[in-house]
Amino acid sequence: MMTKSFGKSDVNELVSSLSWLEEDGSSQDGDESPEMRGRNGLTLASRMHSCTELGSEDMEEEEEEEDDDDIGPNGENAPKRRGPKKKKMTKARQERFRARRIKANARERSRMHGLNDALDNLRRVMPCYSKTQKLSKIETLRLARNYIWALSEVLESGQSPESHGFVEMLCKGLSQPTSNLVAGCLQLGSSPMMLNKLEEKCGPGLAAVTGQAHTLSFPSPGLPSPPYGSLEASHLLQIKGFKGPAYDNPSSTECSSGTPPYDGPLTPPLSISGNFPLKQEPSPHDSDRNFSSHVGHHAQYLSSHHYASAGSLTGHQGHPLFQPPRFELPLDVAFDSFAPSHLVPSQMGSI
DNA sequence: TAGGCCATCTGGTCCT
DNA sequence: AGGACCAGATGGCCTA
Repeated sequence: MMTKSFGKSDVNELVSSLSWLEEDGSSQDGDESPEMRGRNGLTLASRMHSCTELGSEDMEEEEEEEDDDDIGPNGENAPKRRGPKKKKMTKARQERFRARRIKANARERSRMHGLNDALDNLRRVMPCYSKTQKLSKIETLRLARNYIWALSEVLESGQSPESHGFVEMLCKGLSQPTSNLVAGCLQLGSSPMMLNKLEEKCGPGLAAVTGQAHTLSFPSPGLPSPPYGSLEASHLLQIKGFKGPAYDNPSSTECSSGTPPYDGPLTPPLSISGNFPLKQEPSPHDSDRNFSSHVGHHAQYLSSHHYASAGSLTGHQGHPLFQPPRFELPLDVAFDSFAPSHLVPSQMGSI
């Protein structure tokens, strides 16, 4: 017979742990979406459900099991079970267990929110960022990895950040829509003005390299946007010469999510430390369709840094060396109108 | 309607 | 004992 009373500390713990009831109901974040509220409403139901479950049947079963422990199938005394003896699930223990579980759930929620915040921060420094059309988690991680790899290549081999190879590196292992997006953003980022600056900084040698980039560059800023979120299958970009397994190897396995599997380790030829640009907070001018041309500017910074071309580009507060231009873009534009000619599906055949 | 993505709950494991 | 982390399960939302 359990005689431990339900102490004051237990009550306090339970009360504090139940604060989620208020928090969830009153939207502690302020910007909670209706979907979120709906979800919380549902989880509330499931919580209540699991509470009642634990409080009735489970506990009774456990106590019955406990009682039968020492009695064999024929009624004789069976050998004692080894290991720590299971404690009885008394009412007080059950309450504490429940309170602990609720606290653990809250911690887990906040942990996942922190993880998602970190992912959001990562999305913001990716070459293509949109508040409304977020990259999925897995695509964000893949693109981040590719981005580091590609920028490292820029440093190692002097490859132009506007080159075809750079786009290929960025898109390696990404799903086709994400590849389209990245390629589209890069076109916007490689404005003639920026390329000119790059040439100024790095000299005619780089100008020769970026000659290819000029053929890729977007005719003028202010023209159509990439069809972010409104891609049609016929507009999907297929990257020519792409060596990703899922694109040119029909036998390669595809993951269930529809995104191509990543083909083994990409080892970035990273030989620098601490040279990556400082993180920039998104400008307050960011609109839903602002595509910051991080790639070009990160790479531009890296190039100028790497090749020791001193001198300031801008006096930007966030970072002294580069200041990404931002483009206001319309929504409903077909990708074909600005896709680089060598990346247009019609010239590629099917893959 | 199926599939992808996501948030949440939950139990297990490890560590302090 | 309790917290952090992880992975599986579940159910909702969205889109093709």
